[in-house]
Amino acid sequence: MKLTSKGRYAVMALVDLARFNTINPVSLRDISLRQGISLDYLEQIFSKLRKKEIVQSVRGTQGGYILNKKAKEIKLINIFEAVDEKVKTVKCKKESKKGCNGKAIKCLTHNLWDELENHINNFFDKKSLDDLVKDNSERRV
Amino acid sequence: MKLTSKGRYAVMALVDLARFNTINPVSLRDISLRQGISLDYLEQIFSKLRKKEIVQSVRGTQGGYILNKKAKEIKLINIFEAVDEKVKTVKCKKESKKGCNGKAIKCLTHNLWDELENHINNFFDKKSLDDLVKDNSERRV
DNA sequence: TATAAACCCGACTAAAATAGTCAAGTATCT
DNA sequence: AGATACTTGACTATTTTAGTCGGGTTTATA
Repeated sequence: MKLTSKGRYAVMALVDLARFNTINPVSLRDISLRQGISLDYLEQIFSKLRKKEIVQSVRGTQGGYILNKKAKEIKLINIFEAVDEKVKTVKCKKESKKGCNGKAIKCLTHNLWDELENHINNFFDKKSLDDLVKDNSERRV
Repeated sequence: MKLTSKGRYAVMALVDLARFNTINPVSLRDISLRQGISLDYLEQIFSKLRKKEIVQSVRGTQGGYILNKKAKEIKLINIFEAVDEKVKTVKCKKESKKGCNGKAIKCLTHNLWDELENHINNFFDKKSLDDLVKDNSERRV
């Protein structure tokens, strides 16, 4: 399984975006400065987010990005999927001849990983961007 | 976060061991053959499991490993911890000056990762080796 | 007591993934 | 025209992973 910086950055950037999401687009430069994430890396990340229609881009001066849906409708699972952070447990491939062939002993952990994946995806499927924004603004009262 | 082959192998090997766990120790060679995991790699893994007192070794001919506790008392979390598969989300380090200093904007995802870690650890904390062994023998009825 | 089975241990390495950087654009506002 | 900001693709250093390898030590048994 993996859950790395790219996914974290994506979430951070989107929370930032959701917060400052007025009528005006938010530039990556601003996000970069506020969140301390390299501009180049942000560009990579937002390119993916745009392709998955999580954000919309506005080109030119005063341009930037805006959310493409309401923050409530953007689930964390969508974000992770967009930046290739599939919550994947390691599956059996090479061993298909030996441990995991459906017949003999069978991969002893197959069910376990499936169960775990569901468990985690369920977590990410419930949490929306909006939840995080709220969490965050509550904390600063 | 990571959850890789090493953790999966550890679990597979221990389920195997728990199943064949009679009075006699089970050799890594047998596990290697049954599960299709390289013997050398198994040795590495069992060295760690032994240090964390999850298994006991019996040296010499006819030697091998036995469980050090009842299968019911060995939780998956113990296994993953033993082989260094901490369920770790990526924390903020470098950014401590910028995004995550407790004052300014503060790392927008800190709470999220803590919550997720708890969620996953909770899962692994409930599942015991015994649960897996049972799952597995049920399936072969 | 020799031998073989099995554990023990540390160093090494190839391959993959990660976390970026860099360069050269294009679009749009003023 | 110029500045701002998005767009794209290639490149790269570092780290992690998934092992391998070579040398041990211990102990049952013939």
